[in-house]
Amino acid sequence: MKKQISENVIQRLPKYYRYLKELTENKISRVSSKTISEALHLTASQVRQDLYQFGGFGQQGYGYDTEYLKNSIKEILGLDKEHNAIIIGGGRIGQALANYTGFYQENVLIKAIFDIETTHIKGVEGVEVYNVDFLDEYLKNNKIDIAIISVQKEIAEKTAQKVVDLGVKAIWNFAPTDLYFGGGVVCENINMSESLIRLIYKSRDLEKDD
Amino acid sequence: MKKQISENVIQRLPKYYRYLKELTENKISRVSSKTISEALHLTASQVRQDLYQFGGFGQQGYGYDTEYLKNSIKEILGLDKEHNAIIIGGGRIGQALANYTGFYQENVLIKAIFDIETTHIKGVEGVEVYNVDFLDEYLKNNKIDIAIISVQKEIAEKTAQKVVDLGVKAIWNFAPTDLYFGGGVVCENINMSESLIRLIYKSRDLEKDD
DNA sequence: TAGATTGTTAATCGATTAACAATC
DNA sequence: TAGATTGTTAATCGATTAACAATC
Repeated sequence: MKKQISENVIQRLPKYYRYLKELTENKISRVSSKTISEALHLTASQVRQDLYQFGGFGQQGYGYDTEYLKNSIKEILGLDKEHNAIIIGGGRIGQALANYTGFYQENVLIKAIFDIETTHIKGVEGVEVYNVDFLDEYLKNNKIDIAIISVQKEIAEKTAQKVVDLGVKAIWNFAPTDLYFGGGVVCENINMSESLIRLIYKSRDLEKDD
Repeated sequence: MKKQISENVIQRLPKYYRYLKELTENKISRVSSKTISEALHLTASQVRQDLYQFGGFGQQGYGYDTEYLKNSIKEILGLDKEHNAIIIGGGRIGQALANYTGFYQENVLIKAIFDIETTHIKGVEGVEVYNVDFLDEYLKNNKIDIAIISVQKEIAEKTAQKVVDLGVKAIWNFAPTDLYFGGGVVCENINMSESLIRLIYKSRDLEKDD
């Protein structure tokens, strides 16, 4: 059993990946932990410590080869494999996600979008539109890795539990309520409302302290 | 100068608030740190420690009065005051945000949405639609607390810097690149792409460890 | 070789957890 | 009063930072 990677490191991993992608796109072939740390507002120690947990991908006296480090992190993250996703909830957020083409970059394919009412959902290239009644059958016949929950708050938990019961192992939740799963099911909550509240708190804090 | 509140505590504050709102809506007038901790997947010690940092709002032997605690946290967060916001970028995300009525709950009013091309933006009740050319003038004549950045990645930083230069102190960033500001300007990044990558990493991790 | 910069261990710092007196 | 549960201090744990030998 390998060492557990802390939540803080997991938080930073995609940032390294994003930055490395930027560097390789700009044909920069070499980078130091110091440069990385400055770009991401971390410390150089932290960067080296983080990468060291996965084995260390640099060379003493030289730094890191951007292409090699990028590909190593890509593999660590699991982005080298394709992942199939469906969206449940065809409201504004659900449709925005269905339309966003950027997920393709991470090898994530949005296969279908489900709602109780499908007529209002504008067709999107390559994304099938189904009534949510068809969800059970769909999940039995298709290998889906990720379910994106963009239904209203009240039915978010029930909806997520349903897809989990049908075998989905990863939940990406956009409903304004946090979901928790155990037993081999992972979940990421994008809670915009909480983020907005934190922003207000921090800005309020400034007013008082300055 | 009062004690600095750690990022971890700030992360949890909105969750307390959300849960307390739920309790008061359900007419539950009393709650213990143990019950709170179980609902939010924390420890009771942590809950008490967190609340203690702001002074402690409970009673020994009794617990916390939900209404009183909710209102106390609301005030700590700054949600008792109105905040005016504008959206820059009228793409799918920008429009989804403009249409979302839930922000009103946190006393945040979306006043206007700006884009380089306004004809495609569907009118939303109470949200004015402007060409981005009008941004300077608008910000000079209106007190705006929060700028919501939902433009494409490439121009996110420039756009944010512009509104900061025009006096906005809080940035809520939805572009898939992290923004950092100093000097009394706060920022919250909602980076969906990073969240998705973390989800994939965690689900991948399961496959390997089990 | 001299300079740079990592890998890796050790020291420090801060957050979480534990404990219990206070008190409702 | 007895039981419950907070406020608050102390102990523990884990994450960050510092340091430097290894080595390119």
